[in-house]
Amino acid sequence: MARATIDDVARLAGVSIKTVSRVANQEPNVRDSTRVKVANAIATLDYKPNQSARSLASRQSFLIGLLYDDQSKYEIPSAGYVINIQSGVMSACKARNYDLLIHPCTYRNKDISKEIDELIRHSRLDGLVLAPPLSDMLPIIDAIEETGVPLARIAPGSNVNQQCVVTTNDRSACANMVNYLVSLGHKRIAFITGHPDHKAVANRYLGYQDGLQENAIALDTELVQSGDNSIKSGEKCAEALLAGKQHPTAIFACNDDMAAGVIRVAHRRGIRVPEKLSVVGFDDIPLAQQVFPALTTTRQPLKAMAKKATELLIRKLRAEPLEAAPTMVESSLVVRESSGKSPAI
Amino acid sequence: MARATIDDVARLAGVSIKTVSRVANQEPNVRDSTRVKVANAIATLDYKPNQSARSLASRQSFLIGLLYDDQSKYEIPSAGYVINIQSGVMSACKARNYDLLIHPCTYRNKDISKEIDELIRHSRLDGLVLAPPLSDMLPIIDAIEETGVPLARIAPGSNVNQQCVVTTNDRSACANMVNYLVSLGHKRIAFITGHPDHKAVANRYLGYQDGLQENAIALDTELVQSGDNSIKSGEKCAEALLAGKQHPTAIFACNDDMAAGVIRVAHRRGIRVPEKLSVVGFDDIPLAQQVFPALTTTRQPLKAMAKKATELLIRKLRAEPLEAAPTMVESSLVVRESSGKSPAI
DNA sequence: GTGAAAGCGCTAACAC
DNA sequence: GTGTTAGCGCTTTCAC
Repeated sequence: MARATIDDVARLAGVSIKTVSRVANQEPNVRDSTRVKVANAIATLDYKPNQSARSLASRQSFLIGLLYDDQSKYEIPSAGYVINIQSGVMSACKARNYDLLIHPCTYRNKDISKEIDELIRHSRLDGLVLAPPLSDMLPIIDAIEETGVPLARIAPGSNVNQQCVVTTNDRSACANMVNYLVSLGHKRIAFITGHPDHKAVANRYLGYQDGLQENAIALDTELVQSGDNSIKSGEKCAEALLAGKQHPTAIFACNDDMAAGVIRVAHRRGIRVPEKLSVVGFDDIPLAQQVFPALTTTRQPLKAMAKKATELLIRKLRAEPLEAAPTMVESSLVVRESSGKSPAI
Repeated sequence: MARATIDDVARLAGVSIKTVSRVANQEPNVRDSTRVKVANAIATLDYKPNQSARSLASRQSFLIGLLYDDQSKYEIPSAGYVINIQSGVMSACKARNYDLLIHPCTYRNKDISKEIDELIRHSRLDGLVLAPPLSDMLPIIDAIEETGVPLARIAPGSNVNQQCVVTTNDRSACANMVNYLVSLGHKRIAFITGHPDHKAVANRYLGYQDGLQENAIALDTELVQSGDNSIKSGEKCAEALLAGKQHPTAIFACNDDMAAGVIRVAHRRGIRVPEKLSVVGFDDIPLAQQVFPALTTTRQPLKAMAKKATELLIRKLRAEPLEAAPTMVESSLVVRESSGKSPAI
């Protein structure tokens, strides 16, 4: 059976197609009795507007793009991170009848600006959501703004004073994690920093320093190692930190993947976690509960942030009023098995 | 600057819009010199066809949907599995200029057929790719076929004799895994079965039995536990298998998530892997390399399967010739750290 | 409040 | 080989 069109509905309801259009799009200026008549006809015919025709006439696609870093090519498999973001963006899209187009990309490409331009023009996106670490990268943001397509950003570490930006309290949450470790008696608390391109994780290092300061512990740069967010780099940093005799009693990795790497090394070296070494991460990706012992971490409400960012974007697309200030969603401590009292030294 | 339309190109090239259309769509019946003239005009104006207009006129959307089980709601976080499939489908879509719409859903919903129907009609999909375990479920397959939208299925466990189906050698790969374990001296090899709705994993149990038989080992049902593919269930089954004095020397979980659960339990009980217990999984999701010790497993080429299935689907959409027989992509053993010689008993 | 007319930018069908 | 003519099914504009 051929799909019903707006003409069929108009004929059945005894009105013009314009009136059907008004009802279908919930526009004002329709008498209630008319609205009901049309709604009935729509239901009877099981009418669904043809999106292509709608798009052509209204110059909107009702498509939103989600751009994120394609880590799979680099064997940095943080799939849980991506899935969470997708899920948040998707739920906001569904609520407003937009469809979601995902677009993994590698920001390391020289041609990334061109790629984004082609994406937007080919897929006729109405708006774009940017996941970390892309949400921080000026060349990418500029390329998008040049096309004129509205943009929302999830958890950028900087350039935050804009509309359609959702952030979290990375810094204070990390200070809080240090407080927690100190409360367990730890004094020698090591830190593993993240990938330099990922600005948000830079804030985490500041938070670590805040925490030390609050507890009057001097920053010991010997206890700070530079990772790149991957498990492998977590292992490398852990090897360095655990090589000496007097190793730290706690290691705070600024994401969960690296913390998982630390745990692998602890196992390999026969260092019991948490009895001899506390290990904590950040993000609370699924992996945090899959390793043994399960990771104490800070839960970053990625899904909620992604959803909120997408909602803001859609409001912008619809020219609905928008709060000017950036939105914040709180991260909070999750204690599991990998942290415990500091061993006597 | 307003985007160039087909009329602009036609004017600049001095031809009719139909000729431009022919060139843009790589249709035959255009003289080479004309083709070049038009191609130049397209390049000069940076012309990109308006997809909405194309869709409306040709009654195609150039959109492909990917349907998979939304595990996140059930805290069965097998994100790596989903990402792999997305990635394969996406690469096939890109190669043929289709866009991908992802659609997580929960097959446990009573209204799943209606949901699928609405999805197809709302998002005007040209075709649909079904990931496991949905690729096995008759009510879902029927609902899609009723809409008339072409369908491709990834790794179904049954009803395989159709076009647009890509499978792997689950069964023989599992027999092979048993052979490998036997070659290490293992005799008491336990097995953890998967979720009953997931047909493909049922084949894995058959393969396990094949492997035992090939090695003249009797099936001991005490060594077989029923899981549901989740880490938690892997833990539960492992507790049961490792409770007794005379526990098995190897545990073969029919997916990696459950194998990760087994490893967690082994750690908790102080059973050294692989010295005292070999643990092996199936799938080779990213998690396999993230746990300690890294999992010996069978690599299921999910991404390749997803890509192949999508290619078949697109060929069907384009009415291009299609091999009749189902396609097979081989799975193969990956030895890592979690398997070793059987301990002396 | 409602409707008539005019496109949106393409492709399909057919003529030349 | 190439062009002409009609739409595809909506929204927009503006008249009433």
